[in-house]
Amino acid sequence: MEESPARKNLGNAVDGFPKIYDPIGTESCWQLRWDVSKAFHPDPNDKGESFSIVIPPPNVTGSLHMGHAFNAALIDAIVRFQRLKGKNVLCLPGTDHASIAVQTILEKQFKEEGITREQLGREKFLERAWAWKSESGGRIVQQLRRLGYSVDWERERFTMDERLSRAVSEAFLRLHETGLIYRGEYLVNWCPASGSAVSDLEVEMKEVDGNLWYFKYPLTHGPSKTGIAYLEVATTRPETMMGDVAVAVNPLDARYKELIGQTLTLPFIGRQIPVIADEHVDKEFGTGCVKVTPAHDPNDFAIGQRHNLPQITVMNKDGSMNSEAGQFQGLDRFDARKAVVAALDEEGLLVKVEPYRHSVPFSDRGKVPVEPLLSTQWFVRMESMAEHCKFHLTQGKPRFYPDRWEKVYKDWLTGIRDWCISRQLWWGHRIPAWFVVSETDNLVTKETPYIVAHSEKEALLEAQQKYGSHVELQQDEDVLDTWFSSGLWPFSTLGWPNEQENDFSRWYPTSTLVTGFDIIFFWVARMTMMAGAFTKRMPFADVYIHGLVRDEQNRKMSKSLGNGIDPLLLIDRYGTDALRFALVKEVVGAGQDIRLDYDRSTDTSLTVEAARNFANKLWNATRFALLNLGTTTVEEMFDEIDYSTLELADQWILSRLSKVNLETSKRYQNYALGEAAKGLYEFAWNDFCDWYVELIKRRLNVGDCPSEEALLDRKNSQLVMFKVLRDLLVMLHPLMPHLTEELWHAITGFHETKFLALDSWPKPNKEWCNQALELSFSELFDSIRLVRNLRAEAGLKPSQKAPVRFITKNTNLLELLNKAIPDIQSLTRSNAVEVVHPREILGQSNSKSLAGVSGQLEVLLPIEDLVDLHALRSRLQKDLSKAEKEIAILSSRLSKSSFIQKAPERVIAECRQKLADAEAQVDLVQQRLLGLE
RNA sequence: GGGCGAUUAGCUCAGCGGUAGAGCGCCUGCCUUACAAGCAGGAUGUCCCUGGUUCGAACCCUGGAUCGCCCA
Repeated sequence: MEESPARKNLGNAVDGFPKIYDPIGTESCWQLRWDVSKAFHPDPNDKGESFSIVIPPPNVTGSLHMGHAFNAALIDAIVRFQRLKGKNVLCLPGTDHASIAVQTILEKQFKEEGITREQLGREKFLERAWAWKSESGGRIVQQLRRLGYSVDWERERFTMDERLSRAVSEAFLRLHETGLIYRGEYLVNWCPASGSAVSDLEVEMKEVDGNLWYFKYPLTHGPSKTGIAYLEVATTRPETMMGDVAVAVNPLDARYKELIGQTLTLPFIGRQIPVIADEHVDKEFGTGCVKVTPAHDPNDFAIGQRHNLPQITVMNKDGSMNSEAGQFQGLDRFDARKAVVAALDEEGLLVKVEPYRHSVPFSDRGKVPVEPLLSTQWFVRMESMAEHCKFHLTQGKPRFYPDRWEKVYKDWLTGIRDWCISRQLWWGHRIPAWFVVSETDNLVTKETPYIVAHSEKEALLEAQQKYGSHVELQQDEDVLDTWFSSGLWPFSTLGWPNEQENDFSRWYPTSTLVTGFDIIFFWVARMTMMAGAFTKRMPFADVYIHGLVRDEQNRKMSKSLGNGIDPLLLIDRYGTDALRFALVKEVVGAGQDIRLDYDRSTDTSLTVEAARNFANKLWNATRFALLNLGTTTVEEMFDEIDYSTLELADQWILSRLSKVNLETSKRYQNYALGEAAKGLYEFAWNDFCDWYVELIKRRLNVGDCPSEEALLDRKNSQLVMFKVLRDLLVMLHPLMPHLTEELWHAITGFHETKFLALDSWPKPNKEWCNQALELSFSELFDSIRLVRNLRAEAGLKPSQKAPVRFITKNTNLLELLNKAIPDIQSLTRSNAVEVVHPREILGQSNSKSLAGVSGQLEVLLPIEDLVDLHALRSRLQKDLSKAEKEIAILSSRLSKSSFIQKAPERVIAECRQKLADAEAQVDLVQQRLLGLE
């Protein structure tokens, strides 16, 4: 011990222990103490192997939802475990700036105020945005603190911090320099709701009931030789027809072969458009004729490129029709659809309308259909970066847990497309590119040269060198996709681009990334690609992928559904530890979604309640320990345990403890957190509370004039009890940090400045593992259960004492039961326990006893006046038929020669043993039944 | 169209080659000197269907059904 306990004696420690644990006060108390003492603020110079995690930064203006709570519970469990293991642990928190989300909120505010952001101007807008950020940004951070997250708040980061912004422009510059960033005019996903381009990942395909409209385009020069006067096209989007520049047919389609090369006249517009042949046209679909609108459809864009067709944009960026749309100019795209159809109908060009279900791309954020729109944007070339990641993957970097996600990641890298990174928004990192507008009549055109630099000043210097001293610069209006900065998170937060920074050299690459499978592409892959490009290493060694928390009906929780379960409500009701434990205990097959039961009318959850009950159980186990402290001092409790003087029960629980320690350690290490939680739950509740504590009650209660032996025995049980409890608290700490910290302090008496959170994982003692002893005890427990079962069937009140007699030929069992007579007596509430070999009682009649048989063991309760002969007989009959059934199965198996020849020795032996047991049981039961005649 | 996952007790889920498990709920009895947020006991299953491999299949393989997710 580095520091001695503040209190010498824990005699009064139990005074502050009510019967029921109240988590609320306890949790905030420890959160404050950890915080004030900077318990989780590591020094890069501290000793210990490095371990680091950067948490997935939540949206700065968002609020805590179950996903955050779940993610935090998992991360914190890992991080606290590693800290207990002596690592120098950094867990770094922060938030991202969420361009679109924040801007959407602000625009809503502006709407209420009756202004637009354009009226406000960029500068004022940003002032408002920052004000909003500081107003609402604290909330999620405060909420995260309530989770008991052991992160280093001193190192909290925000993607738009000055240093992180510098990292963003540095990244942009470097990618641009190496030709990985380019600017060009392409078809992008335009979200009319947010007025910005979005990336492919931000588009969600949805099945929508629409129509397929068939209409006719007349041949410009009259009917063909075979009398065809029109071509019939089918489309789901009639409003784009004004942008048509061709009609394509399959070259092998005999129906239209003679028309290829002729022209059609586009209704309303009068433009002559060619009939072209393209083998991508499906002859079977619709009429086999496809109208080609390169500026409004990705497939048509490709056809347009193959055939060198013009691109005609008929829509404005707000989704209304532009002057190219002729008479439809000014209409919204959906109104235009109706108007076009009506007009075609009037002209007699509409052939038919078929209902048609098809996929429509929707904007993730804006929830409106995305418009493929031709515009000039910035892109990142992904292929080489992705290749680099795939190379690392062959070296096992990073390693995915569970490994099946590796394939998902790899497949995405394989078919990767370039990433549109510019957003027509104001909140975010402004693109560090300055157009030299003086070269193109003070206008930004496709031809305007630009300079990429960290600042306007640098850009100006460079521009002057290239274009002379009178240059005029104008910075690109757009900002970068939020994920661009998030992609730098594991290293920008640690000081990159300054790789000499202490934090960077100590903790980069990070150890583990913990996140949901839903952002493998958005975030995980972008981080690996960015890290590969800038640091030449993968940003984390392991990626632990978890599922989503679903609601009580197994639906994904979402804002739009309004079915989110508020973690804070559950925390208020059950405590943070209970919520965390419940969430972690549910996650077993990692990567699987978990369902949280929840009653919306009462805001209660049986799952979380069960975890709360577990917390209370631990609280009371500790309370019991303190009540039974006797004169034991704190220092004594850390004394070495003299194993050889211990009773079997002590050795048994220490064996269990060592095994659980080894298992749990391995489970935490391998991210098998659900298993760790379940294993500890079972050990604490079943082994420790139900059996060990019950077993030692007898020894703790030494009576008025105890012998020296009894006192030593009591001391031993106290020492073992405290040892097990203390180790258990440490092992549970990653899962229930506040409760365990509180209880650990209660039983160790340490001053408030020493924390369990900073203590060490208990050293497992392999020599204590004793498999044979554990088996014996499970037999003992079975025997005790059998007695209890008989007593319950006889209708004995727990308070009624009765004698019990065990009869068995099995000498091992005989010995074990003999040793445990006092324990059996107290655990079965018997007033006399007899353990005998059948030969000792030859000729005695037990016919008036209640009897039960299990394997080679016969248990008798000689309570004549209480025995219902009928019940007794039916019970024995039940035992008999069960045993006979078993014999039938086992002997038929053993009689098969193929089984004897091919099954392993061990299995055959096991089988024979079971058969012998069952036969012995049948024997015993039949004798009992005969005795009843 | 391609891929992934799920299907086991009333509910939520473990088990992944040797005669089916837990928690919750349910039934019975208990305020037994830590805990009624507790203790003791109990009931409950064509392990989705179909073939096959095997001495032996909930578990491995074939085919299929249903539900869910991802990608095009």
